[in-house]
Amino acid sequence: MYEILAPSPDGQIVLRTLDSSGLRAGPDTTVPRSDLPGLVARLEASQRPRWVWRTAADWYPRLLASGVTLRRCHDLMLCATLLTNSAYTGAYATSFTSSDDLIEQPGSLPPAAPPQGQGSLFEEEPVHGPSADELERELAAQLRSIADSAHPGRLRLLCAADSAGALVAAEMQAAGIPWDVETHERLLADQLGPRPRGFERPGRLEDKANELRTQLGAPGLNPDSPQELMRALHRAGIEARTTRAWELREFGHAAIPPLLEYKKMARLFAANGWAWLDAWVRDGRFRPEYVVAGVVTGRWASRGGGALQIPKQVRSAVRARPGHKLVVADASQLEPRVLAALARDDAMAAAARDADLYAGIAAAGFGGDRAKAKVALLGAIYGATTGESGRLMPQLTRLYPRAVAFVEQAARDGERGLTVTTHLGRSSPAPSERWQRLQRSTSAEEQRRADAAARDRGRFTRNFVVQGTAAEWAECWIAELRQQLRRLAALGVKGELVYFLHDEVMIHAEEEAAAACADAVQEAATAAKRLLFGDAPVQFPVSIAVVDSYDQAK
DNA sequence: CGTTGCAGCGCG
DNA sequence: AAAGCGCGCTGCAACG
Repeated sequence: MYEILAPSPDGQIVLRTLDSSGLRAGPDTTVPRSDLPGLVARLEASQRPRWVWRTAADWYPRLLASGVTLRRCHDLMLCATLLTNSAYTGAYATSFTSSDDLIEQPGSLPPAAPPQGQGSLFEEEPVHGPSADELERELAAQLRSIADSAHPGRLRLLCAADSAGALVAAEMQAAGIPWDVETHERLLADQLGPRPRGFERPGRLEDKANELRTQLGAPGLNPDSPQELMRALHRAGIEARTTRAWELREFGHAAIPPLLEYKKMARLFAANGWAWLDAWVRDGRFRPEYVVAGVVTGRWASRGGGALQIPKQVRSAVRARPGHKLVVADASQLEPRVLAALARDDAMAAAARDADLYAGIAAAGFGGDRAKAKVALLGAIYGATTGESGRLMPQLTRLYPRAVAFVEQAARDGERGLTVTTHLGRSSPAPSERWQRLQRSTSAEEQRRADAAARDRGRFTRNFVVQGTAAEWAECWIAELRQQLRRLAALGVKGELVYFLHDEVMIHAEEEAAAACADAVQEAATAAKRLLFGDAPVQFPVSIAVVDSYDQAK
């Protein structure tokens, strides 16, 4: 059963009930905005509908702030995007473009933490957007598109996964990552010195800059300027081509160690220093915004505070509240396992029966050399042509012809300008006009550039099928996990999802609930595998750590 | 002056 | 140890 949520012209809100095939199942209900949370909660409890909206952002943050959580939804915008591009669907036109939603005012402030509890937040700011009729029409078009597609089951699952993702994303933003400001500030003081008053560098960072200036004989140097730094390096006889840390490491000069240390410290100061704490952590929580399917491959992106790049350096500040634990889990070697399943490469799947896939593959054909097996496999997924990983490709091809052929096919398709598609049906974007023009060009110089562009695109599509399908597995994993945590919560066993990072999740759980949450993580992984790949002989083990702070995990 | 692109580094 | 994929954020440098 579907329940459409829409603004009505008179400033109230319309609810429209449809049956499971999308037909009207009764008269509309119109309610004042202030009554919405109560009504939604009642319907959720009695009917358990699939809520239909343009985008979760219109409704769910405010429902959450009123204390209402929902089981499932159909997010028309997310589904419109994937159905429009999917190679599984036929002609399908939608006006539900996501483009206008992506235009954000530059420099906009971080969203305030949703206030808790009382009153209806719908009173303050009305919902804008399509009417119930428009939403109903769009839903019908989407359901038809799915039913008429080459893989209705897969697309239904993908729509459900992205929609569940929209719910989890809003819930995680509302919950926030528990962040211990004191620990973070102590760590900053230890490494950088006391917080500076104005805009100058902190003491230890300035000391390090001076040490560097002395070593280079460049008293006025601003080490943050790549151009100045490059000139100073050259004057000191260091013939670096770039100022990248790993290239500089090769030089034996006495200025290099302080320079590398400076870069490390400067990065901490700029990216995750006091200003970051002020901007992004409130009431002991870091609340980033998650952008479901914000990456072409279907991975999530985030906005605000660099939530998907929390450096190892500061992870000790991610700390469970008193009486709580963090349950941190990650899927082991997710992408190679996805490749084995996608390519139906049973030999590779057999090697992956091992909890350590790389060790299994090393034993099967790399003389037990785990490092070699890893480099070879990642090279196949990323499209490495040179270096060690390029040299190992023939060996990998002999061992796992099906898996290698699968990614090679994706690469060839991309080079020819075709799109490629994940297991559940997310397709890569078509090549740009510019790219296609370049491919048609005739001059020798242009041909050279065209070949290079074709190879670039081949590497992209090669990786797309694997990264994208891995993202689907991971989204099904957290969707399943979310349902299990809701069931546990109903029994008084309390843990909430607070972080998701491609192949990793974090639950903030009451101490007594941690073990049950860990089990739920494992069961959700098994369920996700079954949803995507049925009984294919591939395993997706997860490693789980129950810890007090994030740095203690793995 | 504000905007845009790039280099560099963080994460998976 | 450092090539191949996908991102976000920062400060500097160049552009209009």
